[in-house]
Amino acid sequence: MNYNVVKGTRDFLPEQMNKRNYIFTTIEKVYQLHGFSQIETPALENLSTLMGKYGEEGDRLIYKVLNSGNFLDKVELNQELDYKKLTNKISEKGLRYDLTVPFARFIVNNRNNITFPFKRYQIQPVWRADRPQKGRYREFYQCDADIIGSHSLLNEVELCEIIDEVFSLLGLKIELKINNRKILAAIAELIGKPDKIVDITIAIDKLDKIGYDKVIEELLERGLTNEDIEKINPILNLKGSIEDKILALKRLFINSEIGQKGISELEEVFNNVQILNLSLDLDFDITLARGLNYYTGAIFEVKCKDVTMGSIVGGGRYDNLTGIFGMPDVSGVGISFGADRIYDCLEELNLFPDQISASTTIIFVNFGAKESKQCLKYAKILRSKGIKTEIYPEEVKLQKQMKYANDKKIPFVALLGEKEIEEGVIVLKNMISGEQTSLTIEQITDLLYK
RNA sequence: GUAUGCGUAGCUCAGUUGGUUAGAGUAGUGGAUUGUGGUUCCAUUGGUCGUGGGUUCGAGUCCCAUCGCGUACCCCA
Repeated sequence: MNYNVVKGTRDFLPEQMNKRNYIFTTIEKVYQLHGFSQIETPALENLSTLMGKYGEEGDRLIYKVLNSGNFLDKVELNQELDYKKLTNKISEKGLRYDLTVPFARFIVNNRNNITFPFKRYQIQPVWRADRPQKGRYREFYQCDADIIGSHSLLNEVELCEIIDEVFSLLGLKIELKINNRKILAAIAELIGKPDKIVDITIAIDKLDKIGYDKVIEELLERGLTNEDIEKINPILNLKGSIEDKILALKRLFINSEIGQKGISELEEVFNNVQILNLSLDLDFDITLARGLNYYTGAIFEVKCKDVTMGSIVGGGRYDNLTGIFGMPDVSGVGISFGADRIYDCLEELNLFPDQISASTTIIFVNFGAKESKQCLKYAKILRSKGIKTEIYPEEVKLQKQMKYANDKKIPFVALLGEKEIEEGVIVLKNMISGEQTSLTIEQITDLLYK
């Protein structure tokens, strides 16, 4: 009989947890360094909070939780069977799909307890009812940082800096792509079809994936005319340096207020980021769209340069996210590190440092009841100095106890038998060199205490 | 939702045009070694070949169905 974990979810072994925690603490350290405070929100949210925030596809991917008790109470059978209507009646809660929307809800609910601009970070799992594949899970961790209640573009710059610091610490070579939703809006405006912005962005987002011709095809399918495509053609063929692209767009959007705004925002971010002299590769990517409906300004995406993998960071500015919860005109900008994808990148490139195990430093061999009593005393002394210490619980063959220490990569084994107790010493075995020396507890404490 | 590949021991896999009792490595257990792991040697546990049906004298192998897993598309961290 097989009791598998749910598809797209995973168990984590101790060694994997050490590696995961290495990623989490690295990100957390950088967030704290920039003055972000941690919050948490519940795994479950009301569906009224979640639904309609991520587009039609997003709604489909939200895990809905069945009402408890007799969930059929409100259902009149023999009525028309529409699964969406039925869902509304039998489910009113769901697992969170990301951390941004619950955060917006959090802001609105807690506005009186928050000082703005509010810099928060949040590291928690999210769930998506998606088909798993490489780098895609149904349960995965997002590591979000947002600055809310500030329009300043310095915030965008700070987020770029954070991205650079995190990946420098992790040793990953990355490319940071930036775009601005206002520029995308200006494109839709250019052809006089502002309502087509989503269709256009979805299509041109695929430019590097399916190629120019297929994008044109898709644009036509999505209701654009050949005339429209001619107008936006210069955008699809945008090439050269960041400065070249900006210059070209400035000309194109000469009569577009929103286009001009988008470009000036972009320029300001780029100029300030350049002052920081970051080690990441920065690119202005007009095709970068992001599916999320709520971005209004900057859009960020990070890709690992050495691994084929979806984006490992996503983010952007949203001017009115809290508006849907009844608190308008609060602008925020944020990013989200995908910890699980970063894990897969580091693993594939063998970039995890060797010394990240959180394992025991020293273990006392168990020679029996009498000897164990002395071990208890010594272990307490070591632990009081912060040295990770354990005592093997069973009086079994020494061979087995040594194997335990070896398997758990414990660097020191303390042997405390009848003879040693008489002499008041401990035999300390270095498991890496194999050397053994007789030492007092004070000498061992000094040796292992850093 | 669409397309496609794979299911043999706890894990990684071999298994010939269908042919007797399905193998190896590794992990586990016991021993060589009752105070010494990682290296070595010996022994040993462990399988309804994912499940159900069919073809056949005979199926791990061929066919059908079903379940599970992976990959790609859509979308996304």
